[in-house]
Amino acid sequence: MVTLSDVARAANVSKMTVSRVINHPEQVTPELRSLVESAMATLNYHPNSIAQALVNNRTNVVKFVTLEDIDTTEPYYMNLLFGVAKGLTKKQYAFQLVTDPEQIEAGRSDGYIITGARSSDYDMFDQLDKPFILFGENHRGFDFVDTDNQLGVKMATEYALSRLYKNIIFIGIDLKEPFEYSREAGYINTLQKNQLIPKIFRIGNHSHAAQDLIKEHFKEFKKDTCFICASDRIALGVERQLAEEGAKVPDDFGVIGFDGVFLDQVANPKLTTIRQSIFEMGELLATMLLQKIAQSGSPQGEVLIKPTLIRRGSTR
Amino acid sequence: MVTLSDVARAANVSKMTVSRVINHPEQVTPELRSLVESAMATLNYHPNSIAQALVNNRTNVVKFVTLEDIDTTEPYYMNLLFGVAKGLTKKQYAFQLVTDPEQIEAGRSDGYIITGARSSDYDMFDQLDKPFILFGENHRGFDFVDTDNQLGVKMATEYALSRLYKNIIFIGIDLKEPFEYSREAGYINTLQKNQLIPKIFRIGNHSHAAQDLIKEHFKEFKKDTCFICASDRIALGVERQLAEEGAKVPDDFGVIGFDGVFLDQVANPKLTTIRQSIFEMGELLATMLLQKIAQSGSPQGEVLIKPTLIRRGSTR
DNA sequence: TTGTAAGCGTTATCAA
DNA sequence: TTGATAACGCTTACAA
Repeated sequence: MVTLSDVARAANVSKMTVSRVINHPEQVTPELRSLVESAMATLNYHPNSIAQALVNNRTNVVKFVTLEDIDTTEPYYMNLLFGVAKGLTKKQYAFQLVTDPEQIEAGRSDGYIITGARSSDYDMFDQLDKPFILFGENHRGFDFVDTDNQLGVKMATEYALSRLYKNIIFIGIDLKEPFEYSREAGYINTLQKNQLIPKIFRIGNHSHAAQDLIKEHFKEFKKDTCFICASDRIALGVERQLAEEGAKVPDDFGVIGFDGVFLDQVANPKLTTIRQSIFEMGELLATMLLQKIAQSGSPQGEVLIKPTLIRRGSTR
Repeated sequence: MVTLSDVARAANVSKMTVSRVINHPEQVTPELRSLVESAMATLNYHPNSIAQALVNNRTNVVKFVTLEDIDTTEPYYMNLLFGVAKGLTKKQYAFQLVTDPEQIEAGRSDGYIITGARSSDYDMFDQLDKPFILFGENHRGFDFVDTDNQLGVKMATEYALSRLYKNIIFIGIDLKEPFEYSREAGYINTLQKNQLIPKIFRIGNHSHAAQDLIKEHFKEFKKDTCFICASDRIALGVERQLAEEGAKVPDDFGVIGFDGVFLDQVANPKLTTIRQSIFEMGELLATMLLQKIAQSGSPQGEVLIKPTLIRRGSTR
């Protein structure tokens, strides 16, 4: 293993000069700096992050906390995780996965990335003594990253109108959470702007719940209706039950999902959906958290990422 | 932060005695040991794993390497990852995710858990200088954990026979890899034992490839046929195209999948499938790797985990 | 601007 | 069996 001392010896300087070239290059004269830099290059030196961690009282580990049940966990979390991992690896950070809220503060870490948080979890967050960033919008002032939910549903709704569907129905998730309110707002605002009356159903985020809903209300739905769904999972159920009822998708009925990571491709026909940039959000979460750690906890703000409309066979 | 010295002071012994109580308790007299232990308890002492890592020249990090494309990555990897995480966290280990084979040795780690390996990757593994365990069987002597693929398909085939399907067809994945050979062997052996002639199709692991296959050959399939599929993804496509053809599932045609983590529930009707204990295998992978690291690389062997038959609506 | 010395929390070595 | 000391690789504080 090549150490600081090896580089120092090769460059004929002290360890501190090498350390400074790494951490505070501006404090070193250009000549020495380039001398040290070439020594580092020829020796292929990489700082030992464990030694750095020890002296800086860091662990180089952050926890990825999933407060949702794994079983209900959307497959798209995989992408989020890979994004987070990419952002962390850049700074030689590793992570641990936590599913039990009790275990958040167990063991060692420098901070937390928290997903699946509900309003009821907020009080617990106030108790945390290490920096954290939430994945998912909130109105309590916690730093977060999320898709621009309102914009996403607005895009979906406008697209449905542009495809000349006459009736636009929103099928949301029956949770009193900010992301759901934002999605509904995107729908409601767009309908009102077009002098249409909003019609919202709210169900659990399961395809079978969506099937049940369509089954129960199918007679009420006229041709030229488009269903804007709060998740691909719901859209999948809607599409399936419409087929079951013998309804023509996309000609008579349109279906638009939300997420666009995995389930949209499983559906038949494939779903028109609002794709979230999950991987990129993961990377951003990591970057923000590491920055927050480096700045000893200073606020990083709230970031909304613009989603993308993917046009597929479930709309005409 | 409570340190070794704090405990030593509280217990009126030297730091080394405390260290020994942690690492080599048999070298300490019972009296001193209990003295130290109660001091650790009252102070709520936890060893600083970073300091341990530094002095032991360890990183407390392992890499989780995914050689498959993320896009084709099955959602069940999420479960594997949570299992791995659980196994690692027990020993205060964290992990990094690696998708680029070039990056396996970049940065710091104590070892690797490798998934999605193909035979063509084996030569690269010979070059690795740190311990690793594969997720997936291989015949090159590398330590691995996998489902007992042969047994799984045997269970599926026997179940199909017991449900009185007359024709049993296997739809495999067109890869020349050990797991596929094992699955086919489970099928072939069971058919031969029952004096039946095996019939195998091999396709890419995609639902649409399965749909194409069924569409093309549907006329050849008689009633009372059960399709044993090498993955739920394939089974999903088979089921979907059978529906498209107007065939009755499960009465006239049976479909059995393999994996049993997520897609089996998305299917309609839900799939009878061979469920792999993915989470448990992840935990085992971690345990084995940490043991291998502790034993400076000694072989851990090959472990086959018994899968479970889940009976659902896609068989009668 | 550069170097020296001390220390982060732990464990191995060797002496008592 | 127990303890003093040095060492792991790095950075901060201070001195030159």
